[in-house]
Amino acid sequence: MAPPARSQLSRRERQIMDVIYRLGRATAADVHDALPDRPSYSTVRALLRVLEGKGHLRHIEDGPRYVYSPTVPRERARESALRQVVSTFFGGSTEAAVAALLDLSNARLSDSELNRLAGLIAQAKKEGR
Amino acid sequence: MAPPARSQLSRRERQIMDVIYRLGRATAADVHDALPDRPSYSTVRALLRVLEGKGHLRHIEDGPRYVYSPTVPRERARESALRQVVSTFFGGSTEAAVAALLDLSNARLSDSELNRLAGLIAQAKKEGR
DNA sequence: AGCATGATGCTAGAATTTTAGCACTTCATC
DNA sequence: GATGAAGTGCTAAAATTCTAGCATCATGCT
Repeated sequence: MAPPARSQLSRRERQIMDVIYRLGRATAADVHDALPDRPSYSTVRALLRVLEGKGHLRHIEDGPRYVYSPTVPRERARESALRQVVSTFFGGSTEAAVAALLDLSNARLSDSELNRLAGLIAQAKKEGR
Repeated sequence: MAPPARSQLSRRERQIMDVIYRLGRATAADVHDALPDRPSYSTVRALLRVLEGKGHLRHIEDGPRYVYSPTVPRERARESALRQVVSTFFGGSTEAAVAALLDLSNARLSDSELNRLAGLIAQAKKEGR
């Protein structure tokens, strides 16, 4: 039951997966609150069930309610999200993507963040061989 | 006629926009070739027309055929794509996103790329305030 | 000029997605 | 243990998305 690619998700399904990745895990009510153009609560529950059926989500029971979390761990999902953006918008150039990130208007990185990144780059250079 | 947010796009619409952003601009045939689960050529054309109607695409005529391009320029689209990924998968931390990019398994950056990035970071630090 | 090729526009129908309502269950509280 | 609040499952129907076919128009070649 491998979940189909993200690109196969329908509009609402995608929105819901985004919410859940953002929150880590979420109840139907959480998702309902966070969704744009709020559909009915009942609708959200139905979609959660669909997503679980398709293998994108799993749930555990917390007392009476279900807490949903992604079957594909955040780390793997974000890796493919990045790849997707790099390939679609940056012609596959990771460098260009990093440059654009550093440029994001509201992204003002602190000095210590910049230092850490500089460290990472130095390390990559060393390992690079 | 501002195009609705990307998150509002339907599955096929999104796939098509991705193709067009990847290629820069594209004819119906280009899109058809690049699309997963290739629908019929006729379908692709219909969707292109829909996307144009919704304000996501425009076209110019090249002899007999239409060449479509996005109304939102690549640079602006990629900015919001990045923001979206950073917010959904990295809790809003640009630093974390950059780190993940550098880590992408197949992303092997060359020394000169790394040097340029180091330069950008140094510059950001200087401009910092 | 005539014709084959390859493009587009339109439209109707199939398929999928999205939605809400209703019935049932569980939990906590009185 | 009865009751209300808050969950869930299911199902049918509305809405949207997706698809293909057919008619038409332009282009280039013979």
